[in-house]
Amino acid sequence: MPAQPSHKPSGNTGQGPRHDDLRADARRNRERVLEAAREVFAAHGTDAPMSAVARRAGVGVATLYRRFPTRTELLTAAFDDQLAECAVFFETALADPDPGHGLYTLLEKVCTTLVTDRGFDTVLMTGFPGALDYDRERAWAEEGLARLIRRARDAGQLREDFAPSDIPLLLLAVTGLASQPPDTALPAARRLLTYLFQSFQAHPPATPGPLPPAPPLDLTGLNLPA
Amino acid sequence: MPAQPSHKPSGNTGQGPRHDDLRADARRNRERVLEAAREVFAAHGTDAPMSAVARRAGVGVATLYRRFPTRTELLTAAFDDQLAECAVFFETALADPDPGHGLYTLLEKVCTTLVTDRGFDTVLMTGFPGALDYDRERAWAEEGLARLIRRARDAGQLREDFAPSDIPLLLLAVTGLASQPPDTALPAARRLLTYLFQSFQAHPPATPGPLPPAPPLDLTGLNLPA
DNA sequence: GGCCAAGTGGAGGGGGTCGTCCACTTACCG
DNA sequence: CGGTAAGTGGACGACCCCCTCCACTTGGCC
Repeated sequence: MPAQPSHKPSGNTGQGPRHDDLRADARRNRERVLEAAREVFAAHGTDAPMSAVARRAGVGVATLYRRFPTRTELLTAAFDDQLAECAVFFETALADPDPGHGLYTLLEKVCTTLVTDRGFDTVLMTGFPGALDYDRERAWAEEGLARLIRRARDAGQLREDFAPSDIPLLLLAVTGLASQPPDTALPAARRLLTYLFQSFQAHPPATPGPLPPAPPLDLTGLNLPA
Repeated sequence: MPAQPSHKPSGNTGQGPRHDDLRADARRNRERVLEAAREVFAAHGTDAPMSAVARRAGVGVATLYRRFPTRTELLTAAFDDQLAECAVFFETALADPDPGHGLYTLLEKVCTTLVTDRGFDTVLMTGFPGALDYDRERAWAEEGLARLIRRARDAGQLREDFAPSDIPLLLLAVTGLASQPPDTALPAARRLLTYLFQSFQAHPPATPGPLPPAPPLDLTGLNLPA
């Protein structure tokens, strides 16, 4: 296993105090802002006005800008927990003795987060090369994923022509579901994942496994005229 | 077959001249604006500034607003051709003696359009109830689709637990790919569609059919930290 | 050619977001 | 307790987008 890039004690960016030795009130406000950001981004999309986040946090805009000079910094900080969680899922998958099961569980978890915590997709998918050890983390993820896939394929659980890029493909597809209300998006994601995973298998059973329930999607506005 | 709602000779909205008996220059400008709209929407998303569309069309904003008072009117008008095309695909699918093949071809075509003409998803998916015979067209699409599916299932080409709502599910998923550059999005859509369609089948062959080539997706920004 | 309704462009008021600046407040240390 | 630097809020100028209004131009019919 490649050494994970240490993350939580995040490399100091060079300027500004590390956020855990801020003054007490400042740290409190920082937390509030992050929570507000998650809520606002979830409710109104990732380009909701900064002032809305500040208002929701009960804080002046200046405070917000002082802590998070750019929108993307706020975004990444707001979803740092989810990112860390994903890393744990990843670890778990790598440790699973059944690689296929591990992969499925990993995807299931990530997809759920993707669809539940709106705005997280922006952070997960459109990598911000600004992040310090972006390259390192990415290489790490890439290598780990490749290994997971190789193991699953060697175990005869993935079809020969499965490509590693099918993972981002799947993630991107799930992202498309996130525009729906969460009650719809979650079952939709599960069903999509199941469909796809059944297709990923090397030797599908004669009768395919059961599907999770269909989401309440109608063809809203499939206004095909003639 | 349900009578198609007549569309092209569009019911006059009540106010304003039908757009084919505008003055010659006005009609020319209208066309220019629509083309500009498609280009601008494709390049900068569906909420690019109206003024940008006007500028690109070499036309004043007033002209644009006179012809298309609201953004959604511009949007629907801009993609009217694509919408009509989809309706034709639909007809073709309904007429296909092999319902499974018809369904696949339909989806393949629609997905291609969805991924090629950016902004079209907004029109296709988020139905604008403003459209005059919105309800009628929608009911028509719904009934036709249901019939197509029923035929395919009766022919033993779709698994029992396939749900009609799996179609919007698929379309939504493809929409998620449209954020990628077209060169990537198109092969991605094809591959996704193939995967899904293989899963939709009632009796998948022991070794699944071949896949279209994998798109050049890397896990850009899958910056899973640890 | 000449008339005039249809068509046009661009200026500008209203509204909203961004990000900074500065006078004020407050936590923490001695 | 008092000093001081860290922290704060909200006003403000710059910018951008929306959409309307009106003085000007132009196509088409007689």
